[in-house]
Amino acid sequence: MDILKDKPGSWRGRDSESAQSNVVPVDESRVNDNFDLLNTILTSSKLTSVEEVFRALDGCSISVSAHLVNKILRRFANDWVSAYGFFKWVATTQSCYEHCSDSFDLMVDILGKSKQFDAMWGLVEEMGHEKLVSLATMSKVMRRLSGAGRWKDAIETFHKIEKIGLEKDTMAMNVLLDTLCKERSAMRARDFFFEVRESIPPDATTFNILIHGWCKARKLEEARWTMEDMRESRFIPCVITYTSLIEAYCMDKNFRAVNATLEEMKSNGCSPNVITYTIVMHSLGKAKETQEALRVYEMMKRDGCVPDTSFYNSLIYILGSGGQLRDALSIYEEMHRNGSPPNVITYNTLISSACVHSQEEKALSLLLKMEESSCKPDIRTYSPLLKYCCRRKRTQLLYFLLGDMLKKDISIDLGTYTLLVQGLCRNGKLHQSCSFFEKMVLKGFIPWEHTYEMLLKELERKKLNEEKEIIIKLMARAVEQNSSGYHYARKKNQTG
DNA sequence: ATAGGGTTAG
Repeated sequence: MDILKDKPGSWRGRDSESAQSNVVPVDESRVNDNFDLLNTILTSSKLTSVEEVFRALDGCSISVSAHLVNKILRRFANDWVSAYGFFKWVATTQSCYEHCSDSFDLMVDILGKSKQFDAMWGLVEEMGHEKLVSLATMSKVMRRLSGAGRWKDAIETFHKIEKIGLEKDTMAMNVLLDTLCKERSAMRARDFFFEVRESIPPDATTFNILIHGWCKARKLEEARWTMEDMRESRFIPCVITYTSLIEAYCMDKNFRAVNATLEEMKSNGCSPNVITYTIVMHSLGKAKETQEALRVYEMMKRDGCVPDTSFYNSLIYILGSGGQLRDALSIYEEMHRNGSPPNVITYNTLISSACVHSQEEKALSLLLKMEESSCKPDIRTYSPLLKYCCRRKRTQLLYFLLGDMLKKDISIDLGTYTLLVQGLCRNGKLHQSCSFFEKMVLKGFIPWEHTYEMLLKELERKKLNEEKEIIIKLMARAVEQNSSGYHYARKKNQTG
């Protein structure tokens, strides 16, 4: 392994590919066994410090691979204590194993996401000693700093990257601009860009990032102005540029401007693509302009633009929410035939629509189809089903589904707990409702004010005073937990 | 992560 560390001509070695080929071929079944074991240890007890994780893993004799490490890190992406404890444990106890650069990058991202910035910087420094810091690493650092509202720190980080051996070039600048825009600060991105554009030459991507940032911030005048700047700098607006603008007009439901922009791009020799059409069609569908939306579908076919899975998903959503479940299902069949296979979103959309229309058998048969086609369900697959069960008082089915979720390791989020507590409360299942309220508090979630009041009111009406007192105490406890910062309601947020 | 998808509550 050591020979890889200072590979000549490559200051950043040790990616998981070379690491794997250098050790032993990956044995899938062993990776799975070890994953299950580690997963159990790291999940079973409440681990609140890195030391506790070390103790929990003590005596655990397994050989790790980069593949396994990354799998565990991804599994515990929302639980930095377990992830970081495990990461450190591997580094200190596995004498013939060294973390590869992408494991480091993943760990940096997890720490940044949980706002553990001291630990994050410590890790980056450690990586620096081994020459493992890349632009990918620093992108994660800048993105997480921006995400925490530390825009100044993100910009400072950019100015410091030369000390780490990275270049302050166009690519690095684009990364910072994108993180600033994506974290809701197009203005800071613009100011930064004006400061550095004399020393770092922008490219077309630079302008597209800024234009997209303005569009998302609903500052269309700024977006148009930036497009002029782009032209003056001798870059030609492309399909991405126009699609950003079209999306912004869609958000305003300004379909006149959408059509004008479609014409504008075409007359500039730029054709809309499947993404452009998806955005327009979806937004018409949401505005209940179903006929207009379907016209976009026709237009796209006429233009010879090929639909993909995402496009079909939108179409299914529009048909389903318009009550045309049958048509939605025939689109689903069509997807199998022409090379855009359904994915988890396709199924979720169809199941949700079937539930809304109380087509229980259809919904359950789709769930079964997912299993058959090894498409992994997620929490969004189940929440419409659970909601349906509450609404139609299908208690047995409800518990069957909850058990099924448990088996598949799908944990219930705040939104789903809310749906259960409120749904059961509304339909007279007060004791079950209380029990889910208790579970959500014990999991560290803070119930919405609305949920709490709804439940209290109903308990009062039924004169269930004992239960009422318990709920009041639980709510106080949830609020207390929050203010002491011990537990947080976890934001759903994917690692990327 | 230079552009697109579904979802709670009211």
